[in-house]
Amino acid sequence: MTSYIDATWLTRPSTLVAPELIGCTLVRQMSDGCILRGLIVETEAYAPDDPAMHAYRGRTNRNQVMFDAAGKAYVYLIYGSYHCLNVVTDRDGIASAVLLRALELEQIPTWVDQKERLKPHRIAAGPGKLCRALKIDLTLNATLLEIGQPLWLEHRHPEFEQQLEQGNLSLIQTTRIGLTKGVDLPWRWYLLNSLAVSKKG
DNA sequence: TGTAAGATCCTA
DNA sequence: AGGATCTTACAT
Repeated sequence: MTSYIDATWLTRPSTLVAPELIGCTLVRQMSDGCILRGLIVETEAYAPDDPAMHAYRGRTNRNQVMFDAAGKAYVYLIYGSYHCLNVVTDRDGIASAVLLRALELEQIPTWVDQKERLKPHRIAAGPGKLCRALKIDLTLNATLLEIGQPLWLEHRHPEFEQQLEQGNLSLIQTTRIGLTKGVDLPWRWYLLNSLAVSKKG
Protein backbone atom coordinates (compact mmCIF):
# COMPACT_ATOMS: atom_id res chain seq x y z
CA MET A 1 0.00 0.00 0.00
CA THR A 2 1.31 3.39 -0.93
CA SER A 3 -0.41 6.73 -0.82
CA TYR A 4 0.30 9.94 -2.63
CA ILE A 5 1.40 13.05 -0.72
CA ASP A 6 -0.87 15.99 -1.51
CA ALA A 7 -0.32 19.71 -1.25
CA THR A 8 -2.26 19.97 2.01
CA TRP A 9 0.24 17.73 3.81
CA LEU A 10 3.06 19.93 2.51
CA THR A 11 1.37 23.18 3.62
CA ARG A 12 3.33 23.43 6.85
CA PRO A 13 6.69 24.96 7.84
CA SER A 14 9.59 23.25 6.09
CA THR A 15 11.15 22.40 9.46
CA LEU A 16 8.15 20.18 10.21
CA VAL A 17 7.91 18.63 6.76
CA ALA A 18 11.62 17.87 6.31
CA PRO A 19 11.92 15.19 9.03
CA GLU A 20 8.63 13.60 8.01
CA LEU A 21 9.79 13.26 4.42
CA ILE A 22 12.49 10.85 5.56
CA GLY A 23 11.17 7.39 4.69
CA CYS A 24 8.80 8.73 2.06
CA THR A 25 9.31 7.87 -1.60
CA LEU A 26 10.22 10.16 -4.48
CA VAL A 27 8.75 8.97 -7.77
CA ARG A 28 10.16 10.03 -11.15
CA GLN A 29 8.18 9.36 -14.29
CA MET A 30 10.13 9.83 -17.50
CA SER A 31 8.51 11.14 -20.67
CA ASP A 32 8.45 7.58 -22.05
CA GLY A 33 6.43 6.42 -19.04
CA CYS A 34 9.35 4.67 -17.29
CA ILE A 35 9.07 5.05 -13.51
CA LEU A 36 11.87 5.22 -10.93
CA ARG A 37 11.43 5.23 -7.17
CA GLY A 38 13.76 6.11 -4.32
CA LEU A 39 13.45 6.17 -0.53
CA ILE A 40 14.22 9.63 0.84
CA VAL A 41 16.97 9.26 3.48
CA GLU A 42 18.34 12.80 3.86
CA THR A 43 16.65 16.23 3.81
CA GLU A 44 17.31 19.84 4.76
CA ALA A 45 14.82 22.59 5.57
CA TYR A 46 15.06 26.18 4.30
CA ALA A 47 12.73 28.73 5.87
CA PRO A 48 11.94 32.45 6.16
CA ASP A 49 14.46 34.35 8.34
CA ASP A 50 17.05 31.77 7.32
CA PRO A 51 20.11 33.54 5.86
CA ALA A 52 20.97 30.44 3.87
CA MET A 53 17.68 30.42 2.01
CA HIS A 54 17.77 31.63 -1.60
CA ALA A 55 14.83 33.99 -1.04
CA TYR A 56 16.22 35.51 2.16
CA ARG A 57 16.80 38.82 0.37
CA GLY A 58 13.56 38.75 -1.55
CA ARG A 59 12.08 37.40 -4.71
CA THR A 60 14.20 36.84 -7.80
CA ASN A 61 13.71 35.03 -11.07
CA ARG A 62 15.40 31.93 -9.75
CA ASN A 63 13.69 31.64 -6.37
CA GLN A 64 10.15 32.78 -7.14
CA VAL A 65 8.77 29.24 -7.03
CA MET A 66 9.65 29.07 -3.33
CA PHE A 67 6.95 31.70 -2.69
CA ASP A 68 4.24 29.60 -4.34
CA ALA A 69 1.77 27.41 -2.51
CA ALA A 70 3.13 24.06 -1.32
CA GLY A 71 3.35 21.09 -3.66
CA LYS A 72 5.68 22.19 -6.43
CA ALA A 73 9.25 21.31 -7.32
CA TYR A 74 11.92 23.99 -6.94
CA VAL A 75 14.91 23.03 -9.08
CA TYR A 76 18.00 25.17 -9.41
CA LEU A 77 21.49 24.93 -10.86
CA ILE A 78 24.44 25.02 -8.47
CA TYR A 79 28.13 25.57 -9.23
CA GLY A 80 27.33 25.59 -12.90
CA SER A 81 27.23 21.81 -12.98
CA TYR A 82 24.62 20.22 -10.76
CA HIS A 83 20.92 20.54 -10.16
CA CYS A 84 19.23 20.39 -6.76
CA LEU A 85 15.63 19.37 -6.10
CA ASN A 86 13.45 20.96 -3.43
CA VAL A 87 9.87 20.38 -2.35
CA VAL A 88 8.08 23.72 -1.91
CA THR A 89 6.32 23.87 1.47
CA ASP A 90 4.12 26.18 3.55
CA ARG A 91 1.46 28.68 2.51
CA ASP A 92 1.30 30.76 -0.64
CA GLY A 93 3.52 33.82 -0.18
CA ILE A 94 5.88 32.20 2.35
CA ALA A 95 9.24 31.23 0.85
CA SER A 96 10.21 27.81 2.16
CA ALA A 97 11.32 24.45 0.83
CA VAL A 98 12.87 21.11 1.70
CA LEU A 99 16.03 20.09 -0.15
CA LEU A 100 16.12 16.37 -1.00
CA ARG A 101 19.74 15.32 -0.44
CA ALA A 102 19.85 11.55 -0.82
CA LEU A 103 17.80 8.56 -1.96
CA GLU A 104 18.05 4.82 -1.75
CA LEU A 105 16.98 3.90 -5.27
CA GLU A 106 14.66 0.93 -5.75
CA GLN A 107 16.22 0.21 -9.12
CA ILE A 108 19.28 1.44 -10.99
CA PRO A 109 18.43 3.59 -14.01
CA THR A 110 19.59 2.13 -17.31
CA TRP A 111 21.70 5.20 -18.09
CA VAL A 112 23.91 4.89 -15.00
CA ASP A 113 27.42 3.93 -16.11
CA GLN A 114 29.36 0.83 -15.10
CA LYS A 115 31.64 2.59 -12.68
CA GLU A 116 28.72 4.04 -10.69
CA ARG A 117 27.09 0.60 -10.50
CA LEU A 118 29.97 -0.67 -8.36
CA LYS A 119 28.47 1.28 -5.44
CA PRO A 120 24.73 1.25 -6.12
CA HIS A 121 23.76 2.93 -2.85
CA ARG A 122 25.92 5.96 -3.72
CA ILE A 123 24.18 6.71 -7.04
CA ALA A 124 21.78 9.21 -5.45
CA ALA A 125 23.95 10.12 -2.44
CA GLY A 126 24.00 13.92 -2.54
CA PRO A 127 21.60 16.52 -3.94
CA GLY A 128 23.49 16.92 -7.21
CA LYS A 129 23.87 13.19 -7.74
CA LEU A 130 20.22 12.61 -6.92
CA CYS A 131 19.18 14.90 -9.76
CA ARG A 132 21.70 13.38 -12.13
CA ALA A 133 20.40 9.89 -11.33
CA LEU A 134 16.77 10.85 -11.94
CA LYS A 135 17.44 13.20 -14.88
CA ILE A 136 16.05 16.19 -13.03
CA ASP A 137 16.92 19.57 -14.55
CA LEU A 138 15.56 23.11 -14.83
CA THR A 139 12.76 21.99 -17.14
CA LEU A 140 11.15 20.42 -14.04
CA ASN A 141 11.28 23.64 -12.02
CA ALA A 142 7.79 24.71 -10.84
CA THR A 143 6.13 21.45 -11.90
CA LEU A 144 3.38 20.19 -9.62
CA LEU A 145 4.19 17.19 -7.45
CA GLU A 146 1.19 15.13 -8.51
CA ILE A 147 0.58 11.66 -9.86
CA GLY A 148 1.09 11.67 -13.61
CA GLN A 149 3.55 14.58 -13.48
CA PRO A 150 7.31 14.00 -13.87
CA LEU A 151 7.72 13.95 -10.06
CA TRP A 152 5.56 13.11 -7.08
CA LEU A 153 5.84 11.89 -3.50
CA GLU A 154 4.39 8.93 -1.59
CA HIS A 155 3.91 8.56 2.16
CA ARG A 156 5.92 6.23 4.36
CA HIS A 157 4.95 2.59 4.25
CA PRO A 158 3.44 1.23 7.51
CA GLU A 159 6.49 -1.03 7.89
CA PHE A 160 8.76 2.01 7.94
CA GLU A 161 6.67 3.64 10.68
CA GLN A 162 6.80 0.42 12.69
CA GLN A 163 10.56 0.17 12.38
CA LEU A 164 10.86 3.76 13.62
CA GLU A 165 8.56 3.12 16.58
CA GLN A 166 10.41 -0.04 17.51
CA GLY A 167 13.74 1.75 17.35
CA ASN A 168 15.14 -0.40 14.56
CA LEU A 169 15.40 2.76 12.49
CA SER A 170 16.43 6.19 13.82
CA LEU A 171 16.17 9.72 12.53
CA ILE A 172 19.10 12.01 13.25
CA GLN A 173 18.77 15.81 13.37
CA THR A 174 21.90 17.91 12.83
CA THR A 175 23.26 21.01 11.10
CA ARG A 176 23.14 21.55 7.35
CA ILE A 177 25.98 20.90 4.92
CA GLY A 178 27.92 23.05 2.48
CA LEU A 179 26.67 26.42 3.72
CA THR A 180 28.44 29.61 4.69
CA LYS A 181 25.38 31.20 6.34
CA GLY A 182 22.93 29.79 8.84
CA VAL A 183 25.48 27.10 9.65
CA ASP A 184 24.22 26.58 13.21
CA LEU A 185 20.56 25.91 12.41
CA PRO A 186 19.87 22.19 13.06
CA TRP A 187 17.73 21.70 10.01
CA ARG A 188 19.21 18.58 8.43
CA TRP A 189 17.73 15.14 9.01
CA TYR A 190 18.90 11.73 7.88
CA LEU A 191 18.23 8.07 8.40
CA LEU A 192 20.85 6.58 10.69
CA ASN A 193 23.03 3.95 9.01
CA SER A 194 21.68 4.57 5.53
CA LEU A 195 24.44 3.91 3.02
CA ALA A 196 23.09 6.68 0.79
CA VAL A 197 23.46 9.58 3.23
CA SER A 198 25.66 12.11 1.48
CA LYS A 199 28.09 12.85 4.31
CA LYS A 200 28.57 12.08 7.95
CA GLY A 201 26.92 14.33 10.51
C1' DT B 1 29.58 45.16 -18.15
C1' DG B 2 32.12 43.36 -14.18
C1' DT B 3 32.66 40.48 -10.28
C1' DA B 4 32.15 37.53 -6.31
C1' DA B 5 29.90 33.77 -4.31
C1' DG B 6 27.63 29.50 -4.39
C1' DA B 7 22.03 24.43 -0.57
C1' DT B 8 28.35 20.33 -5.12
C1' DC B 9 31.33 16.73 -6.43
C1' DC B 10 35.62 14.46 -7.52
C1' DT B 11 40.51 13.67 -7.09
C1' DA B 12 44.77 13.81 -4.66
C1' DA C 1 42.83 20.45 0.61
C1' DG C 2 41.91 22.18 -3.93
C1' DG C 3 39.97 22.69 -8.49
C1' DA C 4 36.27 22.44 -12.05
C1' DT C 5 32.73 25.20 -13.78
C1' DC C 6 29.20 28.72 -14.93
C1' DT C 7 24.91 30.74 -13.38
C1' DT C 8 23.00 34.12 -10.48
C1' DA C 9 22.68 38.40 -8.17
C1' DC C 10 23.96 42.70 -7.48
C1' DA C 11 27.07 46.61 -8.03
C1' DT C 12 29.04 49.85 -11.19
